Amino acid sequence: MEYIKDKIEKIVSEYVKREFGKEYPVRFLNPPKISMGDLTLSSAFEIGKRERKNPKEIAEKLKALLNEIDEIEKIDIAGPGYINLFLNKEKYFNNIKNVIDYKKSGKKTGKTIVEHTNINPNKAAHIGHMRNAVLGDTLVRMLKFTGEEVEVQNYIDDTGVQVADVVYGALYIDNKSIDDLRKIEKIDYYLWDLYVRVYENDSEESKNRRREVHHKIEKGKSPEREYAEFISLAVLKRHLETVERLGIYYDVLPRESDIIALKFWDSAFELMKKSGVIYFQDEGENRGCWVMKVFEDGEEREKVIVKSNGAITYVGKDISYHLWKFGLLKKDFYYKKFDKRHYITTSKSEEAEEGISFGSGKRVFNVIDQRQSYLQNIVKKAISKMGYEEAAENLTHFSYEVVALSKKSAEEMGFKVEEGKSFVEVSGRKGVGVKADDLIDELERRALSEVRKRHPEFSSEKSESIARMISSSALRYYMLKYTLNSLIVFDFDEALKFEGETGPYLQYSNVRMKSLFRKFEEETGIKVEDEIKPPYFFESFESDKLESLWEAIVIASRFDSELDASIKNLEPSRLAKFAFLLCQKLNYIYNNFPVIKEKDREKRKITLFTLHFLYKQLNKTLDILGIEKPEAM
RNA sequence: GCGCCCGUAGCUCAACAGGAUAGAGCAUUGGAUUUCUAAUCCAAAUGUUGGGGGUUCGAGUCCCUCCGGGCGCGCCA
Repeated sequence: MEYIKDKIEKIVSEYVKREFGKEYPVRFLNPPKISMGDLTLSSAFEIGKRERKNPKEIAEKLKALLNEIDEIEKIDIAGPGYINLFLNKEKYFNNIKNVIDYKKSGKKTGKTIVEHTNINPNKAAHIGHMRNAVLGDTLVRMLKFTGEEVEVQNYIDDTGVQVADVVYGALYIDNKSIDDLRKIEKIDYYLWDLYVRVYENDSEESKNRRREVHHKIEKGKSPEREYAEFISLAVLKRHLETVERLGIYYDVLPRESDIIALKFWDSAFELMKKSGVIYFQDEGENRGCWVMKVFEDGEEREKVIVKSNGAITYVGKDISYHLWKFGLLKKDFYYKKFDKRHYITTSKSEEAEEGISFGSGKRVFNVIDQRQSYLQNIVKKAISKMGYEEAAENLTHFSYEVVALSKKSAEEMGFKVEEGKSFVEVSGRKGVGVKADDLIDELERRALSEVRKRHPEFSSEKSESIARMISSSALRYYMLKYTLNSLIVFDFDEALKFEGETGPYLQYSNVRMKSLFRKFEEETGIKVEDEIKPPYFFESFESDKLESLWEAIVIASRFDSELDASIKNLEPSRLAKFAFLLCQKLNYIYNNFPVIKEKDREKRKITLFTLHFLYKQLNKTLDILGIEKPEAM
């Protein structure tokens, strides 16, 4: 489809240039119904509006020009000026290889850094974190598919108050030694409860002691620091195990403690002072602080970057970290292996593995929920004001709404829901939330029971492996099907579904196709790839039947533009919906068009071809969505 | 107080940058397997797109206003 669109674009652009001496973007629409056309060109409206011409007249002119394109069979002008194009089916079918393999010449951006997940290493991951990880991972897959170089970072805030609070709990509430902690199997679960207990009986005294613990952790060498290091790494390991269940990995795990130890801030501070972005305030309420001016709605405000006690604020650390991401800081971390798949930062040069380096991206995406918009914006402004306008321009906050718990689900778990509220906010401090591992366990359990029911002959190993793929896809699709600014009100009934618009439905459709092709080859002795080679003859097909196959082909041909739009609008849900649509078409054809039993070889060939084309497009889409494809279900 | 986001079918959500008759899933009712996996498919029913006004060839989408909801605005991270 992109192949034909490019041809059309060229002709329209040339026309606009010749006639008006200008350049307008050429845009296409999908007709609401395939009977109206295979593709709609909306240029008549755009040109008409800008040149104050009647859209219909422009449409007529374009129609005459576009008639020359070989692949276009008919052009209709509809309504106020839609240019509806009908493709020549025969030519399209026979040329489908070009359609699939055609690649628009895109320009490479340079290295893109995507930061996502970023779970505080002080308790178990919950479903909200999974939304972040799945969105981030899918963004990575989308970019990689288009050939971009992508580096994936998962930032570990191992010196924050959250970690300090559980260190305090382990030390002073539970009196655990590090060895005791080491013996706990799921330390993230233990800390989930401990974290709640820390806040349950909070007092002025405990508050002070927590602050003291936090201080000691930031300062360096102390027992508290050792606890913090042990806990954050142990929990990190658990988090990585959790996201691995969804097929999610990272290139590097930058640690805040290393940012502090390597004094990233000092370099950033120098740069900020030099560019005049921050200055010392010697009066008013921010007396003794280094502050940055922020303009908000015409008003000038001060944002504290260095506190009066010399400590750096969160924004300050974030600014220095982002300067590093763009390679603008004259400093770098050292890196060592954390496990088989991940590198982690270290501040000790003697631990460093040689020849390994990260950061210095051309473009950065931060996958962080919508509540952080204000701070993300300040970081962006700071970088821009320091004179790095290009970097600021290439810094994108990939923002999304959070996950809350439905009233029903919350009550099932024994949480109180405020009167009149239909959902409850997830809160680590209160322990309100669904642990990711618990949810995945439950999904796996249900999937396994379904697989066993359907395939009692499978070995338990095989069944379990399939169940794992199903549970992973169920969760991934659940997190992806909502648009970014839709608040997900998590509901067990909805999330545990395997029917309808779900990940398992997509997998099932894929499995059906695979097994159909396999059976076809077994029974006929002909390879599918050989069978579907051109030429095609449509005469034998009833026209309405052919039309529904054609519709499926047109829809499947939109893969490239759908991926493109998903990336441009930063909206992975769009691609998820597209996968679902493909599967609906696949299943419809599957149910209504016989293949192996079809006596008419031409009909069989065209049906098989259509299914195969959809299957190929679906496979690419599933890969990008991170949905695995089981052999059987 | 200021700023951002949201309000669409009984429920959960779509609607591509302002485009054509606002669509899916779930739930409900009825149907499909001598035929390629029924985690499937088909059919029926469901709407004053929160209310009102404006902009234009055209508004769920943009502007104003009102109502209802969410979030953010720290010398917390």
